[in-house]
Amino acid sequence: MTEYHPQQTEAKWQKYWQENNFYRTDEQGRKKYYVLEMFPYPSGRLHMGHMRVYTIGDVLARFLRMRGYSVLHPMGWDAFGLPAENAAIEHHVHPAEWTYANIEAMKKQQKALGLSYDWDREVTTCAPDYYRWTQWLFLLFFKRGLAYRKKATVNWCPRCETVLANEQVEAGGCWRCGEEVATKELEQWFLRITDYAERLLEDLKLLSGWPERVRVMQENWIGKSTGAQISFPVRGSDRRVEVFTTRPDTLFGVTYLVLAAEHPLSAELSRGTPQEDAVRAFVERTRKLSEVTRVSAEMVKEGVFTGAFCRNPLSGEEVPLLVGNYVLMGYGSGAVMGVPAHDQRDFEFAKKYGLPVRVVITPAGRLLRPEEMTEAYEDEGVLLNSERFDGLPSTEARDAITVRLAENGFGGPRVTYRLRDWLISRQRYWGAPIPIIYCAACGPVAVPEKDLPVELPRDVIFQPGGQSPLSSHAAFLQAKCPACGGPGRRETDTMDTFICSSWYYFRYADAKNDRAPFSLAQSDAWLPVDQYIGGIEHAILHLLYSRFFTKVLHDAGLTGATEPFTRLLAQGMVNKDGAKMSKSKGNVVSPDEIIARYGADTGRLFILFAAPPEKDLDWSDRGVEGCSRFLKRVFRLVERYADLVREQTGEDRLAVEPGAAVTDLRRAVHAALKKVTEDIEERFNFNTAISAIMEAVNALYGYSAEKGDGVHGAVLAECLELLVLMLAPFAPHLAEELWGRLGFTGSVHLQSWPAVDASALAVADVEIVVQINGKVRGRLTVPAGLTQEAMLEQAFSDNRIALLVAGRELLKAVAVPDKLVNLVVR
RNA sequence: GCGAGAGUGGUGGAACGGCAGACACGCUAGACUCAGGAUCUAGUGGGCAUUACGCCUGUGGGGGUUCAAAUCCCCCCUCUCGCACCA
Repeated sequence: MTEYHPQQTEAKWQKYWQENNFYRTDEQGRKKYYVLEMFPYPSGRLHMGHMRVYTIGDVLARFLRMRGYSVLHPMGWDAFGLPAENAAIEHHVHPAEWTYANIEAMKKQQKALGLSYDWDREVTTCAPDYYRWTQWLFLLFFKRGLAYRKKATVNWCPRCETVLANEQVEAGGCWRCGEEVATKELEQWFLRITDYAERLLEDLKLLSGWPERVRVMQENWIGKSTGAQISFPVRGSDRRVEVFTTRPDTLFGVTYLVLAAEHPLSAELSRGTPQEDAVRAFVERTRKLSEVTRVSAEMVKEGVFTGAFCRNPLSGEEVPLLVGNYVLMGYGSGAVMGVPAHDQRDFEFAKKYGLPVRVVITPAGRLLRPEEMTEAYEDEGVLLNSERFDGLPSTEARDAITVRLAENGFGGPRVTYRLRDWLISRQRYWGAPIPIIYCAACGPVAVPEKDLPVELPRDVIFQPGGQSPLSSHAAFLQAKCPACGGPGRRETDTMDTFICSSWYYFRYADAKNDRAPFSLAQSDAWLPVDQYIGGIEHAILHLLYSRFFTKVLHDAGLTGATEPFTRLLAQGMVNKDGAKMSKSKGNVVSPDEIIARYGADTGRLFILFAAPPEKDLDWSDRGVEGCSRFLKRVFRLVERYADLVREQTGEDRLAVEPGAAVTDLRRAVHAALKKVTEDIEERFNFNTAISAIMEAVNALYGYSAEKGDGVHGAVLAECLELLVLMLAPFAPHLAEELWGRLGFTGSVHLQSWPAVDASALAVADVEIVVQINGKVRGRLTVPAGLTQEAMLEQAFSDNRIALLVAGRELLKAVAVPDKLVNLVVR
């Protein structure tokens, strides 16, 4: 008997699929389905995480094609980014060369996995015909007032002379040279994502197809809080300190105010007071610390008096104004009111500096005494010490006090978000250039559409030190102002790569369009993505940015979609021995190894079988062996009967005169088909779908071992056909091979998903369980569909049951049709 | 601290409130073999039995609802992930 050799077979079918352009998107106007896996950064090698996400997507895509959908299933490359520049510096290879070589290598690996992508729609974000449209979209944002420049405090490495992202600051030092990171004010480009904060939050409710935890993470990230803005006039000045609070009901409990170190009033108001030097020293010390340090848990709360006092706008009381290291300039208005009695942080701060504690909210039936309090009382209660508001429940007082403030011109309701505008400038070469020209007369001017793309010059020099090579490239820098024709200077910063990945799923719908990023017709034909699949690590950044882009594109009339991804599957990690795979732990298993040793089908099967897709998966070499064995077992089974099956004709099948074994076999295989269909379609439970196929195979082996029933060719033909069809999405190469061996012409992947024969599932007899007081005391085989009365009758007429029930009082009898009988006796 | 999720055999994992442990790994035995780490068949939660198609027990712990709970409710423990001075 022939043995299955996956390597030759897989290569053969991959070649066949490619030569026949098999997986080109079918646009026959059938019901569409867009299945998408997050595109990779071309690092050069696929890892198991990639293999997992692509396998999941591929099973879905193949299944849905067989279900009759027009499926869009594309792949591309998130190809801009820092590693390419590091490679340039370290190995003197141009980022483009490095990137494209990596893409070729990874594409080869993807093809070796048998993934059914439409390669005609491949997109590469670093290709000029892609980033041309990234730039075009930037200008769309710019024209709509959603891209702007402002000074921002950024992490700065003095030795490398470059900006660092927050993630690139390790323990306060530069990740590359270890130098202590400072902060610096720089003019940078931002996208006004905060304009969309409310819609991004609100529309999370529409995303019922997303995992709850991802929605919650985004909700926290947007961080909406509702409260009031309150103005505190400064004594002896016309200045006011603006404060944001979620608890305006505690206004009469304010005993001090605190400004952020960066707050412009901190220097201004201390000037000329005895506190001036102390404040300056404190501010300098605080501002030297990076944001990372300042937000860390070990940060000790400190503050210093400014010498100024502010007046409570309702009580008229004057309270001291301090500067504190724990107040963030970037949130609210950079100043807070201190209510020690009703805020734990304020309580601790007040105790430390001997500031007074005044109770203004009292819990029902209890009196708080400031001198006895060991912690703040933050819950609801009734107001006191609050003049005309005394006696109001705190929840009502929030509105009442806010209204009063608004009437007096000292504030009003306000909503703030934790979300900040998106800083997109990067002082790097390998990204999409920001298409802006600076003109002394006109300011920042958009590069005209006809001049796009602003191409990255190839002839650049990379040096260690981090300075973007663009800023010293004379030909690139030089530009004429598009507005006035005068001399201009080109922007040398490039865009954050997250911009490139915020719209790529639109481009797939119309990948070759050279007049627009995509047409409305094509994007509306395919978008939104029906099923998006990727790692949880993108739960916030990529997914939030993409949602933002989609809403802006929608507002600009470029798409009908308001959300990009209808359903999201956050797949789990691939671990080994309970730990993340990593070189340092030496527990890495590469897809290449698995393909070389067992074939892609085995790897795919294992990765799907070992755990449900959203859970972490522990790699097991023995488990892989098991899957390999299973596929070989299927091969042997089909080989054994292939001749027999090929002889069958349609008429033979009609002539079936089924015996018990035949009925049982058909039932087993159709039951498996039913389960596989439901498991893929409704729940993505590929692990149980595969186990159902295994059961069908076991049933087929059992049938062949059946003595005396004969081997029924027509039934075997039907069952083996179904088996191969069921296997097709999971093990595409083996299924294709077996399909041919069974004598079918054409590809298994062009077949329709088979229908379950309901009559095959019918059973004549069922085994029911008889319980006494909830414990199983017997089993009976009875005709299916028996009435409850008849079931009970059967149960009582059983000798053993009768014996056990004899002489006891029957309290209750429950019968669940075709399942069980429970007799409650005493 | 807040939020989300999870705790089931030696292992990965199954179970619309209705026979816990499907399927697979591992292990044991048998068959086939010169031999097998190949293949096929059977067994396999734990304990007590083995005259039995037998009894007891069992889904992190403790309560509850129910004829019936891994599943629903309450309390507690442990683990994983996210957020964490956000005023």
